[in-house]
Amino acid sequence: MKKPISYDHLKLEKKWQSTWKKSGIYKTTEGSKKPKSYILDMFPYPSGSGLHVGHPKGYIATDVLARFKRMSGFNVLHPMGWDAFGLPAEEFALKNKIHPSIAVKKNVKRYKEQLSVLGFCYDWDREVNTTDPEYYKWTQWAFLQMHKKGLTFESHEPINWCPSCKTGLANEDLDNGKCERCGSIVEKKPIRQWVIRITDYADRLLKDIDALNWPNSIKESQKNWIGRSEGSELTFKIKDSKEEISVFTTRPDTIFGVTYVVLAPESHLVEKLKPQIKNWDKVQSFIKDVSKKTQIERTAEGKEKTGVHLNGVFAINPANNEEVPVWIADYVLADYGTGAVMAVPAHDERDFMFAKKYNLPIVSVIGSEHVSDEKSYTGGGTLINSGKFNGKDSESILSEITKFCGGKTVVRYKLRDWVFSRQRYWGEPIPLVHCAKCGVVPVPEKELPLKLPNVKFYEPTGTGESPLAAITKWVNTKCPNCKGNAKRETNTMPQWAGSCWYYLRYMDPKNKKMLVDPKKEKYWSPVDVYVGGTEHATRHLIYARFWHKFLYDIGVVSQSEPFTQLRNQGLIMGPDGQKMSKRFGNVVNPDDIVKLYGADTLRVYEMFMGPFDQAISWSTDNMIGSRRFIERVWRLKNKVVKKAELKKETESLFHKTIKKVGEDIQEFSHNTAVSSMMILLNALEAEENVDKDTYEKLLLLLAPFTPHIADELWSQLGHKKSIHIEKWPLFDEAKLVNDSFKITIQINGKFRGVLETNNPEEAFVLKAIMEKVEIQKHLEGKEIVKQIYVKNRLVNFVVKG
RNA sequence: GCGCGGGUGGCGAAAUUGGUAGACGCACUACCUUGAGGUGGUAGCGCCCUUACGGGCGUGGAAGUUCGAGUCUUCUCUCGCGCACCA
Repeated sequence: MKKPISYDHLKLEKKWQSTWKKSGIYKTTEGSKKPKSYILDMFPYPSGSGLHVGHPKGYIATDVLARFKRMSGFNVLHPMGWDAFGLPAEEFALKNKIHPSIAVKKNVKRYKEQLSVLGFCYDWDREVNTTDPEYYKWTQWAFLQMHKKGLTFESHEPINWCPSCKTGLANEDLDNGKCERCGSIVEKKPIRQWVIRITDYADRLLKDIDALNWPNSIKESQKNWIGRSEGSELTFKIKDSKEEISVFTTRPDTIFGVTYVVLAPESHLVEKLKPQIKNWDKVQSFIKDVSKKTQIERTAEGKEKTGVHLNGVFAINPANNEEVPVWIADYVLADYGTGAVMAVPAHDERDFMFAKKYNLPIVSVIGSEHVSDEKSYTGGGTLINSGKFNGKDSESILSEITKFCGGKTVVRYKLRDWVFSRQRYWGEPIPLVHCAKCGVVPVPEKELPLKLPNVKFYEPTGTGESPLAAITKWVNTKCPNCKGNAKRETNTMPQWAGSCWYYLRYMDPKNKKMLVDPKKEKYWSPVDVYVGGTEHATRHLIYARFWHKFLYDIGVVSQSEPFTQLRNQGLIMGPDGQKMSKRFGNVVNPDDIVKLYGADTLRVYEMFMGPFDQAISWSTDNMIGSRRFIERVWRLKNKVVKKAELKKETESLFHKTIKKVGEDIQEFSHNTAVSSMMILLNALEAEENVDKDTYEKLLLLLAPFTPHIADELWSQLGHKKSIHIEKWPLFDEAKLVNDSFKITIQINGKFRGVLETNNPEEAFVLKAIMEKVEIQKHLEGKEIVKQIYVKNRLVNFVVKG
């Protein structure tokens, strides 16, 4: 590799980093009268393997923005911290036989070093760490507030269990039936757990999405995840029984087409119907079979649905009092809707396949022509076979039929309540106490933080009990209520808990009395720009919104949404086009790149590579262009004189560039911001001389992107103060327009030439064009049917012949 | 299956929002510079025909709207992502 010639980036960058540290220019001030700008990265999970070159992409973009905003007169909050509880840290610790608390400290140190060489302008005084008791005290506090409000409950229902991670998981932690973290196939297992009623917030989480300035894809993902559907709850009485089956349907209009009713195999109703069920043995063995299957097996067997008829049980259709058979089948989910469906095989694909398989009747109630022997019809139309509703339009009759059947209109969500307990060591202890006399009693707030006991052995047990359960000294406690003997809750919180509110802690990191001072919260909230990866679309970003809304409801925060604007960085792939990962051996370490070309070059390159939100392969070879750019800025200094007159076009270009760079930074269009600076540089290089003022402004434009070299050249020009506390340059509106125009000449839409003029009058322009020889050539012997003149821009002659 | 986002030179990509497609950068070619080099500079660089002048074609494909389409409309192919038996 070639050695840099113009400047020694290693020495220079180190020098400026320590200068900034000493002068403290990046410290955020409180009580400022300036407008605020809160620019935030999703804080990293400090894993053992350190940063690769893809991680800083988002950090660079926010750093550029933060620097730009600071120069533009904003009071900027741009902090960094660590999301350090959870499985990865614990697994790393187990593997390397060091305690997670030590491993986290080590990893944080390494991350911090790696970040520090990139020249970010974080205010490290506000650093937070979710594993710090002074931090998780407030995570626990928030949980207790939820508990108080009845937003938590203890459940023994079967949940997702990862046999390899040995813990229960939330719905959000699954990826196609597999553990999102380790890829193991998840089982259903009944274990005692704490659950948060996030579904109580489903409607608000959904409604408020529209107003957010977020990428469309993330908004759609969340909408999809929350999965609202409007429908009806209808009740089917059971013949000769006081039990009844309540079903949820979005198609009450098809009720006359019901030919059977299906319960989920897990339904508690099945047990209650036992006396009536004549084939109980068969039913029971089916239920057992299904329960043994994992979610993957249940869905992978594909669309092949299985079920068993509950012999002797009949449900009564509320619409026509018809008796229909009752089945249990694996295609009905226990935890959605009511866990039971009315089956209308004529107008539902799944019911149709099931009916075909088990020879159940298919009754068409919409149009007569739609349903065939091969296919159901799921659209709308005119009702038939539907008693007094015959002839009506199916889509406009939903609520009328619901009423007719004695049902009610309801809204259902796909979102499930948040399984909040983990049977693992490395997480926030859930601050509850179990007392034989008083039941579940919260740990008094003044006793928070409830510290995670520091122990030697913390391997997961796999029994459904947390390893904390074995620490008798910690578990055995007194009931805060009756002072009798009691036991602590031993489950810990999921990894996502700590990241639900950290952005609030940055506002007020040292507050011991409350989660956040309302005055500070009011000033800094909400986060103006939040940047991170798309992988958080339906996990962190839903949990955090929920958590925030809860805090809003109890008056802790002043806004109902935490993140006004969200931006996702695209992945940087390995040079081989695969995802950068140790597994593929294609990891590029930023430390090596900094050594080779310097942080400034890395920053420019990552911003210049392509659109911010797009995935692009890394190429160390391509970086040379960014390095050359910086070198040429350095060398341009040789042309700087006190006073010099720039060409008119160069001057105009200069003002356009100031405008564009500022706009592009805010729109995360960094690649075009960099390219416009390159264009400007090309023009300045073509000048005889460049005046000092112009050169200084160029440095100001560069400062957010290349903070080290900008400050170096700035100081070489004789400035005593850092360039980073200077004002962003202003552009002159009047200089944006050129005084001559290049007018495109087209004939029949084809480009035939250019007219350069400073007189935009139509008559003049047309005349001047007609005088051009190369144009006359094309018009000769032809009739001009029409001429279009777009002022200052284009002329098009439509000709015939 | 449903939802979202893409397809532009050898490569990463731009395109004043309907007005000269390929800016900027990488790679490549030629020449100059340097004692030497993955240095610096100048010029060239979408494809095809032409020594040249010049011309034709060209933004996944087909059609449409328009004086004019990468941009708008319809259909279609294809790639990526998210959700997925959600009744």
